[in-house]
Amino acid sequence: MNAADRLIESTRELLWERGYVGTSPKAIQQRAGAGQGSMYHHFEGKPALARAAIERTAQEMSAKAEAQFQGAGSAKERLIAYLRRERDVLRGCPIGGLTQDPDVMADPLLRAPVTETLAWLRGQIADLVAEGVTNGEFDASLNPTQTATTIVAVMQGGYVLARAADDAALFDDAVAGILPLLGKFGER
Amino acid sequence: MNAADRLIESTRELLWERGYVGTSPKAIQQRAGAGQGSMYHHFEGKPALARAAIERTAQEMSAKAEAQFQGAGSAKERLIAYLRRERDVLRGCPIGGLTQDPDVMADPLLRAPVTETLAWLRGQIADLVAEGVTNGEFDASLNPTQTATTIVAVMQGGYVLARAADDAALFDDAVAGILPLLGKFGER
DNA sequence: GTCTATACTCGGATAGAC
DNA sequence: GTCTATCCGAGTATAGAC
Repeated sequence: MNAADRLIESTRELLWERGYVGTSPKAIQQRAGAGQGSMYHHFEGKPALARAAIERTAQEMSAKAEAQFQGAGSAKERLIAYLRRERDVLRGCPIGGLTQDPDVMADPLLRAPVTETLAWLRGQIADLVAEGVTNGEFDASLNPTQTATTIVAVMQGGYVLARAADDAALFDDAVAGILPLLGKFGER
Repeated sequence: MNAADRLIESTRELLWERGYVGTSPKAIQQRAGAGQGSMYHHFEGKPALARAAIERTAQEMSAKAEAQFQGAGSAKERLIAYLRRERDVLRGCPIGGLTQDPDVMADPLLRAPVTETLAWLRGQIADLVAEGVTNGEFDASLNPTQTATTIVAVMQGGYVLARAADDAALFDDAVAGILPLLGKFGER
């Protein structure tokens, strides 16, 4: 891996662990095994490097989700498979967590991938819910857009509660508690 | 308000806006209209001041929630009133947001009020859900503890999505999407 | 491309005067 | 109790040598 890539990867890790305000150029360089000269040769500064890192993280997150959404199975099966997929729960969501970072939210270039990725995710899930309603897996009274927002919120909030309690099981509980919503109500 | 109180209040605001790693003693002093001497006379340092600030915020948040939980109405009515209560959605949750702060999570004294407040909140809501199941407002198949975790997660995640999209309506959508869970399933 | 030197501000705090 | 002076390292770069 070349220096530019190592710098981006280090930045991704540090943004995940410590956020943008908590991450210094020096820390990035040390983790990447690169000097200052190298970093400032490849990137204009900390914001440019962070932008590259956040974009890569957003791409990766979308790609992973998309693979689940386009996998085999009914809409409901794919949705539940996505919800139950293995996650690094105690580290939090590497995109959602950035919403707490004041400097990320204040910079349109850093903020955009965060905004867009979560909006895209809600859209994808809304499509799955709509498909499930159409094929009769879900109750017809569900509002796909609203339900998708709730589902993504449960995950984002699940990360928060799990981190607060230092217990990954809270993420699973939060998700499990929403599953009744994804049954046909008349059936239970 | 005396200097110590002004310092705590400034710290509360800054922790909410910028988190712990993003908040400097100097910024606290300026907002409080207090000098360094004053700050270091009243508090041992930034962590001690932050501890006082976080504890006060946690107290206030619990007290507000408790007022709702002990208000008039059935369990379901009180729960929904709490969920729909007015909130400063775009600023995020002043307690939940701290879970993203690496230095808060790393310091047991700063972390404890966060952990405890969210655990307490889940417990309170679990009690409300259990009461609602008992009195027949909620479906008997609901698991109170798990459902409470889901409800708190929806709120915490609602803040995240609203901030990401810069749109408070997403919080309301997330909450609205969970309400069907709080009907009796057979009735819909 | 990468290194080292240099620069200047800020973060976080201590010391002693008033 | 509060103010000012001072301290030292860290944050965030720029400049020029190699």
